[in-house]
Parts: sequence; structure tokens; C-alpha cells
Amino acid sequence: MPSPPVRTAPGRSATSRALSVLDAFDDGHHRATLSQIARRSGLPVATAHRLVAELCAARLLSRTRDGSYEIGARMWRLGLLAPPTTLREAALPHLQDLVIATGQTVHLAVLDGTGALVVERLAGSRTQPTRHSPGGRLPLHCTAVGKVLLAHGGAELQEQVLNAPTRFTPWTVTDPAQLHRQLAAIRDSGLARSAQEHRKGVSALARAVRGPSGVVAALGVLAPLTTPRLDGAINPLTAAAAAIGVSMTDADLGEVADLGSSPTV
Amino acid sequence: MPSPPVRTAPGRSATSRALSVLDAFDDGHHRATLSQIARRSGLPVATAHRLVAELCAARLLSRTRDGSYEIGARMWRLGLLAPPTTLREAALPHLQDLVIATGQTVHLAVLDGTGALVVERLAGSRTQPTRHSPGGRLPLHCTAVGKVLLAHGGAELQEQVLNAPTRFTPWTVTDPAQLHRQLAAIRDSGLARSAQEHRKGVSALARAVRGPSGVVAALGVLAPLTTPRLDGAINPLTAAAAAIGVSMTDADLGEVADLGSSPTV
DNA sequence: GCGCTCTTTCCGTCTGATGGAAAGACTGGC
DNA sequence: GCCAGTCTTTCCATCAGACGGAAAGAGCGC
Repeated sequence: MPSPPVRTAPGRSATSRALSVLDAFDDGHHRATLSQIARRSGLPVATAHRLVAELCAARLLSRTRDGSYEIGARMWRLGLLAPPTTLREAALPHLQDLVIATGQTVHLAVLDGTGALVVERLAGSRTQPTRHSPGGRLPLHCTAVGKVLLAHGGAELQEQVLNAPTRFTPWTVTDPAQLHRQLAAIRDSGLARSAQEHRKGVSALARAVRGPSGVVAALGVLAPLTTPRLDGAINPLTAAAAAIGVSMTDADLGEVADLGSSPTV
Repeated sequence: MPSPPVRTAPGRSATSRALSVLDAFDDGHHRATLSQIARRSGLPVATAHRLVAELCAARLLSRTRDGSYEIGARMWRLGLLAPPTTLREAALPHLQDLVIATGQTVHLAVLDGTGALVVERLAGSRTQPTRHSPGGRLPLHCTAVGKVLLAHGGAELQEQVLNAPTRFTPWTVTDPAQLHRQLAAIRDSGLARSAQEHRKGVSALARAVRGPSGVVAALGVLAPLTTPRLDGAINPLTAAAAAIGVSMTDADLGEVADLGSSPTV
């Protein structure tokens, strides 16, 4: 009697199992061995082994020289077809102009659920490298780009976010009434600010990017607190935001943000 | 008798079927309706319907307002974990420097099978937008970046590629012996050129990017043929290629290129 | 209203997914 | 060199759930 087959097979579909292999990969895990994948995705090794082999055959994963697995070139290319890329392509030249004009790091973000999804981040070669690469998520209530997106998001979203604002630094504003006033001011002036509300020592300015159908993204400039006059960035920021909006009239965005909530970083 | 079930179920695995849905998306097809997906992937509609729903649940696809499907934010984020992104991140500031220094469009490409995979492309805001966005593929024998990668690729690869070089323009060099001499010269001088060999009216310069373990990528500058002195770009190009190599010593690249051949564009 | 295409649901059939076990491959300790 | 531990790969008996034709529903143009 070779095996007393205990039969497990829970109620999950074959496909969802295969896709759960991808759960093993995230920001902190660009590579994984078979057994790591099995552990992280909750699958038996034998099953993980079979599924991983199929994903490799489809080039969604690829195998490294040392036998571990990583995201494959096909996945990268498919990811480039997603809406954020269209936006990124339209915005990139103007982001460069803005980096040159201000010498600071710039951010382009879209609304994604209750967070801001960073679509692109550009810095000069001598600027301090920042956190928040493309694909990262920022909170809406305490970052400049987040506030812009929140100010132009629905009332429903604002309620949801402003109800329990997380505190990140001593300067994070957590009073819903005060935040509501900030949002009104942003809609009024078109300009959002954050001074150390998310990261100590970092202040930021942001503006909405208006496409043909309203606000589609937020453009921000980040600078160390020590920077003397961030206000000098206002004009180039305004120009860049407008230019991006214009160059998007043809580039159909689709739904840049599809709701659903990964945890806000 | 409700259904005379003809039984089809070919020999394909459930997972490969699910993944074949992704075949419906490529450069020319950022969006697709259910029946387009079914047609393009060769699946019965009912099956496609079920699979697409699962992929949406996993956020690898998402549904647009008008009912069609597109690549989802999750796929985009997973794609960002692939090796090209690591390289891109390391290179980006230096690509910007190079754009500023030369005023021309720059390219970063890695070897992928028998083609060059464009990892990033940067242009000034006033430069003519070029073809070949990230994710695009270039031929190895008639582009500057391609020649660099080919010159440092294995002899086996060179044989394979130089055996039947495709002609793109009247200036494309298709004589294997002459191409071999070009590659030797490139290994010697470190500099590759292409003058209208791939696209009429476009000339280019490229250099290898050397990481800790040899040549990992090629960096190129593209310019319209009318540009008076592209040679002025040589110094900044050399500096940028070196800088990228240095900033990669820590950023582990893994296998940037995993072989396998999609058709070279 | 009619015909066409596209989307969604239903359900009877039986294929191929599943995972425990065991063998094989490495690695490191001593 | 040998043993212990971890990771990878293969095998296969069992039955869960994938499959897709058909039919109903939803739009749309004429």
C-alpha cells in the first residue's frame, strides 16, 4: 500500500491555486526558491513544483542560474501593457523637465483604492535616492500627491480615509475637520503641501494633472526640509502638470486605478 | 436531453489554458473584450469567461467601465519585480544625465534570446518621440545597442544571428564577414555605430555597460541623420555607461535576459 | 420588430489536478 | 567520509472540479 491518500483538495479552483504562486513575490522578495514559494503561498511542495514549472513554461516566471525563481520577462512585458504605463509614457518627458527645472525628486501618482499608487518617480543623479519606487503606495491624507487625489476623489472616499488617519510623524495631521479644510483649500488653489507629515525631514508640493475627463493623476515635487525655497518649484510644477494633461488628450487612459486595496505602505 | 456533450478537452493543462488568456494581450492590444479574448486565445467563450473572471479576481486583469478587459494593476506591479526593473532603476539617473548632455534620445537594452530587449528609453521633451518603448525588441545585427550585445555574446549566438541577417533598409549590412569584422572592432574600441542600418534617417552610437560580471547591457544614443556631430556624444556616453556599471555593483541583477525568442520586431 | 453579436448562466460528463511518500541531490558539521 | 538535515523531483491512486455546448439574456443597428 504505497500511499494512504488523505485527500486534501480544498474548495479552491485550479487556476486560483496557480495564481497564488505569485503571492510569493513582492517588493521584498524578487526571488524565491521552490520551498519558499510553497511556504509563502500555502501550497504543498509537490503542487507548487508543478505549478511553478507551468508558469516558467509560460515565461511568467523564470529560473535563475542558482535554481531559484524570479518574475520573468513575459510578466514584465505584460505589465507594461497596463494603464499606468500609458500615463507614464505621456508624462515622462515632462517629469524630466521638472527634475531639471527644480533639481528635486518628482513623483507621479494615481488613485488606487484608498492609497496613491506611484506610477513614476524621477530624481537627478545627485539627488538623494528616495524610497517609493514605481509600484509603491502612499497614504492619501499626509502626502502632497495623496491630498491632491483625495481632494478630487469622491466624498465617500474622503469620509473613509479621513475617518481614521494614520499618524506617521509628529507632524501628521489627524484631525478630520482640519484635513477637510486642507482639501477645500487644495481644490481652491490647486496646490497641495505636506511638510514632514509622512516622512520626517521631507516636504513636498503637488498639483493635479487634469486630463480630458477630470483629474487623472497628481504630480509632486519632493525636497529635503533644508531646501531653502521650495516655492520656486511652483511655476515649473504647474507647467509640467498642464503639459502632461495636454499630452494625454489622445492617450486613452482607461481605468488607471482599479480599486481594491493592498495595504498602504 | 439538454446537451449532447461532445467532450472536447484537449491535452492541455488547466493552468496553461488560464495563462493562454494572456496571449490575447500584446503591444497592439491593450484591451480586449471577452469574445476577442476567446478568439485570440483559441478558447471556447464559456471557458474564457470563467478564466477571465478568475484572473480579474486575482487582479491580474481588470475590467474597464465599458466591459472590456485590460491588464490589471497587480500584473503591473509584479512586472516591476522582474530583473529589467532593477537595471532600469540603477540606470535611470544616468540616462537622464545623458539626455541632458546630448539632447538626444537614449536607449538601454539587454540581450534577450536573439534580440535586444529595450529596458528603458528616454528622450527630451522636445525630441521627436521614437518608436521602441520599453519592452520592445530590436535586431542585434543592425542597431548600435544590438551590435554591442552581440559582440559580447557567445560565438554560438553570433553564428546564429549573422547567418541570416534581415535587411531593414538599403544600408543594412548583411554580409556575415563584414559584420564579424564590425563586432571585432566593437570589442576593440568599445564603441558601436549604426547609420540607417535599421531605420532610415536614424543613426546611433552605443557602448557596453559592464557590471561586476561582464557586459550586462548596452547603452545607446539615437539621433536623426541630420545631426551634425553625434561624435560629441561619445564622452557623455562613455561616462554614463561607466556610471551605470558602478551603480550596479550592489544591485544584483540576476538573469536579466532569460532566453527564449519572441519574434524580433 | 427582427436579426445579429456579445455576455452570462447552467449542468451532465469524465479528465486531469492533487499531494503524500519516497527517492535523489546538495550542503555543512565533525 | 559519513550522517543529518533541507531542498528538489518523480510517481501514482483517487476523485474534485474543469470543461464547453446550449440556451437565455442584453445591446444595438436598421
